[in-house]
Amino acid sequence: MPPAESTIGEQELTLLRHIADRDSVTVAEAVDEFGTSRGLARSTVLTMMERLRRKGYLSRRMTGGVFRYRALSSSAELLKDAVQRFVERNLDGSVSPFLAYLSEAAELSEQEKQDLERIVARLDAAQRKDR
Amino acid sequence: MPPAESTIGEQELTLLRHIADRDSVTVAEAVDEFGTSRGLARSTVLTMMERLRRKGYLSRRMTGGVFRYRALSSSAELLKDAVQRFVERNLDGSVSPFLAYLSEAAELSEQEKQDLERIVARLDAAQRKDR
DNA sequence: CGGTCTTGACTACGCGTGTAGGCAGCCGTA
DNA sequence: TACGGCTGCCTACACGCGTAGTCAAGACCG
Repeated sequence: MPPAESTIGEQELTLLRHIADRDSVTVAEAVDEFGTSRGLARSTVLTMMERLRRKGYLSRRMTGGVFRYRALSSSAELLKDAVQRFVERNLDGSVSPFLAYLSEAAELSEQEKQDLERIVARLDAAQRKDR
Repeated sequence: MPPAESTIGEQELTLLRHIADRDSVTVAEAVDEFGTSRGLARSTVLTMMERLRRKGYLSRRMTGGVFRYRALSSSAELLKDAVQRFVERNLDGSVSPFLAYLSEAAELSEQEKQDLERIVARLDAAQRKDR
């Protein structure tokens, strides 16, 4: 996890993931592709990007008179970290509540079901090896 | 989910769960059992409890000259809701990142592993019935 | 050359949350 | 009865985040 353990808001994370999903963007691009559809002013997007940069989630490079911003982590990694923070902070490190959610409320896609089965299978294997 | 969909902060949730875990508490008890160990002033705990009450998470009843507060949802339910909110707001409803976390970073207890297996088993059963 | 557009920086404001101080009433005890 | 303690309420403040206006400087175009 490259960025230091700063906090990050929901909207910030969404924007950061948007950027992480596309390698590098200018503010103008982010506004067009992210801000406009959400009714955000240009300055809002700019402010968020600057904050993300100060928090260490984004880097930027001047290219042709304009800054291009780049995320330092992948979208998947960001999400995993967000989940981890959530589990540690809100669930005391226990994933039981998440399992409760999975079994009661979540609707899993085919892909997710398969992932889940793979996880369980790997767990079984590890267990057998352990003892 | 009894309480209306108000927001809730981390510390608030922690306190709320503490209360939910013990049926009913007075402010003094909450201070002793929750606030003191965290270095919180009495007024801080009181404020939080009042906010939780206004948000609909707590009720209270005057008993012997003192209010006793009671959570309207169980701790497990609160956590499940928190997970749901988190998934919806941060993960666009997809639990894949959670699965990634599960498989890469989480350490599961025996109980949790069993829960997980049960979920998968139930998923399989449902699938067979579906088609 | 002057106007317009774009870009980046600065400033600002409201709200939620974490945290707390201070005050007023009640109650028991000296 | 006077005082200390407990209780509840009101007020307050800082900080983070979501949101945005504005301004200055450069680029571009007519």
